Amino acid sequence: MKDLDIADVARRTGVPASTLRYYEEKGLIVSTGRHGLRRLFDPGIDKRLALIALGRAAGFTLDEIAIMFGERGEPDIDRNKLAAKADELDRTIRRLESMRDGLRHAAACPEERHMDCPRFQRILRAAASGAIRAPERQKKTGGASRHRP
Amino acid sequence: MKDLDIADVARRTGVPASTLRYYEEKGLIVSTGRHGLRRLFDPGIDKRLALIALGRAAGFTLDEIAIMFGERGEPDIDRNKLAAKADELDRTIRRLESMRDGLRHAAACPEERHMDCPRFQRILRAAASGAIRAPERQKKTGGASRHRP
DNA sequence: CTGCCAGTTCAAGTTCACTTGAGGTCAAGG
DNA sequence: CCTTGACCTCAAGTGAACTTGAACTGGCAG
Repeated sequence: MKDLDIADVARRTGVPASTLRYYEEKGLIVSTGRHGLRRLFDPGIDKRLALIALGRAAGFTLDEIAIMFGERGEPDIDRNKLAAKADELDRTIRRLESMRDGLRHAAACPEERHMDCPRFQRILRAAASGAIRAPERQKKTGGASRHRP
Repeated sequence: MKDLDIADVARRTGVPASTLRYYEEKGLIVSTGRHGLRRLFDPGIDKRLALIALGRAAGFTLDEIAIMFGERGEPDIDRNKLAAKADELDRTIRRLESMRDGLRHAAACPEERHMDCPRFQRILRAAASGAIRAPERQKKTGGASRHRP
């Protein structure tokens, strides 16, 4: 397949052109060349963008993703760090499961105010136990719209 | 139990005083009163902060959390929206599981550059499929330190 | 050849979630 | 009574991840 124009990539993936340029600048993706000024991308860019989205969803910063999945993979990526990330992810998953259950119940529960439902409270209390320390910033899984400026 | 000073709450929960003031300003928490200038908090504040942390971990913005779990819970919270969030969370969880497995493998795999390992690639490809749209911003579960300014 | 316009660069702006700093207050200890 | 220092307010700053705007370029349809 022919290389893709930035607009093609944007259309296919839903990632805005501005973001693609930004990602290239950050070293997260590479353009295969230029046609005049215009960047050209390998059709495989889709996979790479999916991987980046996944990394973001898992809570990694763009810099971390660039290091972990970089074409220019830093010589030696610390295996302990990866294992630690995996463990962290595991804890996150468990809490998200509780959160999901809590939301699921809240959606089905007839109680007027969710906080008045003892079941909801119990689920969330369980989910929250040991989860106090506020998240260390950024992320969002999105998927369904939301407050775009 | 007596009401808590902001420093007590900070010490017990690990949430900085500045953040507690910020959360109060945003309407996420309430202080029960003042002693002179100083805020006093109900000991139950811990649960509430845990809930907020949990919400953040699930990818909600502070504003969303304020609406969902507000003492001043908006009259009717859209149940469909909650169910949708739960489903979204479910999809996220599945992908994070793959991501976790990928990382776990990468940590154990002898390949020099992770992207050169076909197993790692396969796992991530599976995880990433259908995950393209970039997250809609913010979040991080944290737990292990990281780039605090 | 000409002009259009998608694409380009670069700097600056935006949002979210906080943090920091300057300057002020007041309950408690000496 | 006076000092001390933890807590207060309010404004401004920070960092991550983008977005926007102004000014420019160059392939291609006419």
